[in-house]
Amino acid sequence: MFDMDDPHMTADEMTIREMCDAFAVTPRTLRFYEQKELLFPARIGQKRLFSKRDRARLKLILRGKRFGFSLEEIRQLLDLYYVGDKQETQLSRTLDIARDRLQDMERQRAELDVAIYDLKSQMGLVEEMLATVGAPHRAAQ
Amino acid sequence: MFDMDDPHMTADEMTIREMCDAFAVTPRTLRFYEQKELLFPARIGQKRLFSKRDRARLKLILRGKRFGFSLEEIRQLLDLYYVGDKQETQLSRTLDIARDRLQDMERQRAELDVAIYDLKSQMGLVEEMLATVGAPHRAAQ
DNA sequence: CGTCGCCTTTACGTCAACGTCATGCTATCG
DNA sequence: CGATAGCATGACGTTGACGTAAAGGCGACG
Repeated sequence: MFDMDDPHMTADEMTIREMCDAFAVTPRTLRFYEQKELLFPARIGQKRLFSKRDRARLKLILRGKRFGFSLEEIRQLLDLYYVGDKQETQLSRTLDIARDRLQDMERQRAELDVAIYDLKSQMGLVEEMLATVGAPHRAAQ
Repeated sequence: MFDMDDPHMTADEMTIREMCDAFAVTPRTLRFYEQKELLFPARIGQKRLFSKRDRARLKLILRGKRFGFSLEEIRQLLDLYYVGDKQETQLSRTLDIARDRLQDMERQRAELDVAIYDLKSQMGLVEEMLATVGAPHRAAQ
């Protein structure tokens, strides 16, 4: 049970390929994120092993990207999620950054509501146009 | 009244500089958007004149950008907002694209809610840490 | 032992979205 | 009339986020 004879599965570590499959990214991307100090996979020999913590970070990275944050902004934010043994000053600086990002996101949220509303009503208009233009084609029905 | 002797102000048209000031973009950006067929300023001689329609489009462009859409995606969407004399088939294709974007935006909003919630609660934890760590410094208070 | 297959590093390539620079027209001011 | 200001075009540069190709290490398998 638990397949503990699987050589690269310490029940927590994943190879680069498993990560790629799990998150739909390329190896290049993961190596790139490591180089940019967004991920810190361990090494067994020369091969990378990604821990649960790396997976949590990657999830946040991909989420951040979808909101249009740069990798650098994301890197700063990530420190908030894995605090470790930071200094107090460093910690509160991180918190400031987080507050900024939060504001970004809340502004984005508000604007998104407007945009969705606008788009919907504009689509309504076009649908109407299509209906009244298309109706004659279908004759009397 | 209405200052109609202002040479470049037909009560509706704006010069490139006025546009830049109004929307906080550079001339280069506006020329670039024109080249990419996102804007269609008229010409008086060789100078560009931006109409109210251009301004509406630019507003949508900038909004779209803030949601992480590419200029090409935005260009497709813009067709929805200024329908003109499109063919029926072309119109309904545009509508399909709009439906896709709408789904994008609604998924994005849902995810944004989660992200905001996560970030807030994480910030709460860190704030707590700072409080309990910082308290001893301020002695008994 | 050879050769897959998967991983590694190094280095150069690419694409979007502009920035920047050179050069030139044109119009208005003194 | 010369100079200055504002806009134009064209071409090359830049930055972020990877893609891609070259060359090699290493364990498994026949």
